[in-house]
Amino acid sequence: MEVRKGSWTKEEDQLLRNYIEKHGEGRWHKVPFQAGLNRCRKSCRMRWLNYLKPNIKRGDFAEDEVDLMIRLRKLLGNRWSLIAGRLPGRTSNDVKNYWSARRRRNIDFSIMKNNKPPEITKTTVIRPRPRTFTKSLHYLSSKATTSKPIELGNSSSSTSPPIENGNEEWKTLLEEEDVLTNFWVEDMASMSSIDVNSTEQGFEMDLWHFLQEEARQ
DNA sequence: AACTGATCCAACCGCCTTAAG
DNA sequence: CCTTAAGGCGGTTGGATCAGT
Repeated sequence: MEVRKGSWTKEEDQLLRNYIEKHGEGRWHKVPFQAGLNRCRKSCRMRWLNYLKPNIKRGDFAEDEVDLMIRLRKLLGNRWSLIAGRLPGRTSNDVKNYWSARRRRNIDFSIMKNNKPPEITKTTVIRPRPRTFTKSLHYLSSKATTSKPIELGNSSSSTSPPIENGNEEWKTLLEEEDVLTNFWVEDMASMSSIDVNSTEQGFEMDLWHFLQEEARQ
């Protein structure tokens, strides 16, 4: 039997909501069957995370949210889920949609912020990194620096960023965005000698550890 | 009122990573 | 090791809505 596609009905939303309230998030492969939904697991997960989850914020982005988004985007590249993780109530889909909408309209954020024409510069994207490291990770196999999992945005680990203060912590860190970005790019360039975009070539310091190192100095 | 182009945003798709067998 | 299933992510699509003519 074909799974349903397209917009969700109120009934489907309610079924999913009921299921999550009863069983909690996760085990998405079981959700469609157990909730009585004729949807694929991904569709259920997407619907919950982007629409039904209780703390989701709707409406326009506030100025400080946009500001933070710009800084995080500059620092992290298109890591929408990470960026959204620092914007309470916003989903990665929201952030992604917001950003691409602005890009389509060809509005440069520097104009919004500074009333200056955009500078044409080469964008250096810091490549995505896995959220956790394992020994089997191919690019660590030759030069492992840590055997502990590193988790971005998880306060449970002693090596993870303190996120009790949420955005404030990051805002403070990002005050130094230019310094950080320049340092980071230079550091990456020196590590890989040519291609700063290549994760394979040993970019091993994650955001938090990098910031920790910075803080110590 | 009717048409059209622009914009928004929910949803889909394909790919990657990880864990388990 | 290899395979497979599941979770998760970013890019893209397309229908709905809005704004201008």
